[in-house]
Amino acid sequence: MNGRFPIEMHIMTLLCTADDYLSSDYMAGSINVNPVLVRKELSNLIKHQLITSREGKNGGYTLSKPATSISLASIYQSIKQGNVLGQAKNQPNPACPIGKQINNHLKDLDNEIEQAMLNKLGTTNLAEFCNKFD
Amino acid sequence: MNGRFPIEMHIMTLLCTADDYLSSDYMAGSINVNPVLVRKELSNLIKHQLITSREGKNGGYTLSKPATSISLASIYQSIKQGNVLGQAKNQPNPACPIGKQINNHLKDLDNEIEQAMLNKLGTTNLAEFCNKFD
DNA sequence: TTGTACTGTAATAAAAAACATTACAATTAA
DNA sequence: TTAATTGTAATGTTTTTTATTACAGTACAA
Repeated sequence: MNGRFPIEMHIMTLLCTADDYLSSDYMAGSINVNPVLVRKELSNLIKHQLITSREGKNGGYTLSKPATSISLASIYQSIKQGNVLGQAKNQPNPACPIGKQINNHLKDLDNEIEQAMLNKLGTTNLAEFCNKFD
Repeated sequence: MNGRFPIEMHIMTLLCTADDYLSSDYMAGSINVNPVLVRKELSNLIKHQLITSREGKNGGYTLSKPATSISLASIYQSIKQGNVLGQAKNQPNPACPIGKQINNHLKDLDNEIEQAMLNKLGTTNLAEFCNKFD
């Protein structure tokens, strides 16, 4: 796993608690990662319509809708890639009866588990998450 | 995520369907990864008491208990490391009120989600998983 | 109309993680 | 006593992740 979800959650929390547009450099300073990496996540969040941006001087980013209608599942969905339970690089041996079928069965299992995660993430929205902060 | 869970599931499935000890080289051939990597996972499974080994000629590996009493959650537990939802390398800025607290809140969230995954994985045992194979 | 503060993105480099390979000691059956 | 095997350390290669540099485009404001 990489740090994309924590970074996106950090971005969304900052935007949720801010009362004006925030710049990528400001957010990078709070998260403490490279500003370009933050801007890549911001691009991704825009693509998924969770935030909007304003270019030029005094530009920045803001939530595209009320925090109460942004579920943590939708944030997770925006970064999800591959299998939650991991995936091996190599194809199992197709000459082996187990090897031939296991990827399908593991994929089914992965889908089930991912659904359970999403269900749980879907029970909390961004506003509720931000309320945990003093 | 890495390929450890798929590899361990593959190992456990092979051992579940075999009626004698299997060697690490045979299993590596079915999984199609380096034998040393397989032996590392086998070591780990032994450490977690899910399998046992026999050294020397005609040695190999076998399940340490009936497949019906090995839950997929216990296999997952043996490889789990860090956060399911990922973790950033850098510490957030402690001078920022959000940065100061976010790791704790993300950790709580991660624990909740991991528990949901484990609950779901706990509903299936190895024998049931292996029954899916023709 | 020009400077400044931003977004947006491409290209490249560095660091870290994952995986492969080689090597060999220890064990045990035949 | 030979051959097949586990167990593990050390090292190398490849892939992924993160950081850095660079710069074009946009918009505000003096």
